[in-house]
Amino acid sequence: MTLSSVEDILIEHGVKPTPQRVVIAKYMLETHSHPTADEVLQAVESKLPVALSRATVYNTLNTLVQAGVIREVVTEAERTRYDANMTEHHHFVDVKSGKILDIPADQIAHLKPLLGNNFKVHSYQITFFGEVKDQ
Amino acid sequence: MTLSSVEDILIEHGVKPTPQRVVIAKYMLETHSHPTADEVLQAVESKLPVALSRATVYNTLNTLVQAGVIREVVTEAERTRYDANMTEHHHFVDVKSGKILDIPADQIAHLKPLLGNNFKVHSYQITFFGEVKDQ
DNA sequence: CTTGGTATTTAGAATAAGTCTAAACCGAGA
DNA sequence: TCTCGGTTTAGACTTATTCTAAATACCAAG
Repeated sequence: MTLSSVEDILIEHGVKPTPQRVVIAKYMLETHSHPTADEVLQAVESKLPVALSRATVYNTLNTLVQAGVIREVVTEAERTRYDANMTEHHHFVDVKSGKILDIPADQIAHLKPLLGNNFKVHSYQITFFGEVKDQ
Repeated sequence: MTLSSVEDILIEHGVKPTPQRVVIAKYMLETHSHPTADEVLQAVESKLPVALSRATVYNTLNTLVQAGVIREVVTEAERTRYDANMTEHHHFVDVKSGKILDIPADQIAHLKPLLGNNFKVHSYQITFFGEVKDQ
């Protein structure tokens, strides 16, 4: 993927292609891992002639998320919440109210009729025991 | 729910029922919200004759999770990861390796055959737009 | 009862991801 | 060239959670 094609992608998404944004976006579009902001910083800082600030990495990643170029993946808890409901169920967070809704696991196939708009399916937590098979 | 029945539950799960643990477990088993550790502290500290430390709340909640009395619900990011894959898909985290596996959304119904043991279905992220309907 | 040992609780320090701030910088137009 | 808005920067700040080391409570054996 060339630098200028990454620039084109940024422009298409309404993001001004600064050198910092271009190298970060290029890295994000090429990698198939799910890097943290710090991992992005490590991977990308050598690609720039100037020092790259941690704040710029966060700013840029947030900009790219807002522009729809990349997506956030929540993997660990900042604010862990706890739940005494031990049945298999999903958690859905209303983007507007923050309210958490429990959905029994067997309803996963019938989700959309339960929901209106502006609703983010946030967390699907069931614990299986075992290992990933090779694909 | 009586204090002594909460004690019984703790004992059944192999947890020594200290006063702090009993009031925290009682609150967790009675509430249907998804409180944070701080919210638990606020709700529970007046129920004890002595001061309740924040560390004790965290210790106790972790103890209850380990014992299988309650479960963690991840709602916000501590370590946000980013992903350029914008197709609808799920994220599964291998508990052992930490490796994240993408699963296309249409495979949700056929999950278990893909997985072995020791595998935690961690995050299911699809954005719908709309609002929660009253239930 | 004592004593001793282990588990628990405590206050406060430490950690770490992410945001904020204020100054410096840059590039496009007048 | 000058100016202005947007961008980047270093470092301070915030906040959830964990760590630490001391104090306390509890139980078992003498």
